[in-house]
Amino acid sequence: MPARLPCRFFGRPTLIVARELLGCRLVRRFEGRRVSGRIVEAEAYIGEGDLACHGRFGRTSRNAVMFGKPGVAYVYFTYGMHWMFNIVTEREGFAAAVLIRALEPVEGIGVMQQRRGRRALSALCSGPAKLTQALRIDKAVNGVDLCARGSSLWLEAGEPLASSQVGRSPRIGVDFAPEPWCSKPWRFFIKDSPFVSK
DNA sequence: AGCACGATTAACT
DNA sequence: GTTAATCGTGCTC
Repeated sequence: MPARLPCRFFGRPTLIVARELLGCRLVRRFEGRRVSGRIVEAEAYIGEGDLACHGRFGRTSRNAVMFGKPGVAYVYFTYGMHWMFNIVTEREGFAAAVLIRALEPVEGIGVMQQRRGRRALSALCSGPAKLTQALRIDKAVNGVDLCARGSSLWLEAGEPLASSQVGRSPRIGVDFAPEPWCSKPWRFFIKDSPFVSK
């Protein structure tokens, strides 16, 4: 079984971490099963100066995890019904994280189909709220150390991707932020993957 | 205590 | 293309 990505992987510049997470495997264990997918889309949110980042108004009880240790899950609730999964990056005290936006389903596809109420593989994890539903990620996961032995959620290294396979674009859903923050090309995705968000 | 809003999705026309 | 769903959080009173 591949090793978990260690804390030092996440304690680096967020753009590097977001780029290198492409191709890695996000693994969830529940009810004794492995449910996992390959990361095909991720976005960087970088510090209190990034006016699209939840850290932009300083520390609150909601975003406190983002200011903490790298390699910890930051999970928040939005639109009255959706959970979003992020991984904290950089150093303690600096509010930064990578939002995981889409996965290519790999293991536990039956479980994902059941949880999503959808059959098509491309409908299971092709969006940030879809993948949390498929992997049963919610409030209970907020603050969990993804690098710790025994946690029920973690990351494993994948095949390295050539830079020609990696696309970049502005982040999705941050039109509320002023320039230049709404236009920063801080979204990374695998080109030609049918599993990126729509 | 009340209120506006959101790093979205699915189901519409 | 549009819109309803739905509620925790952070802010104001």
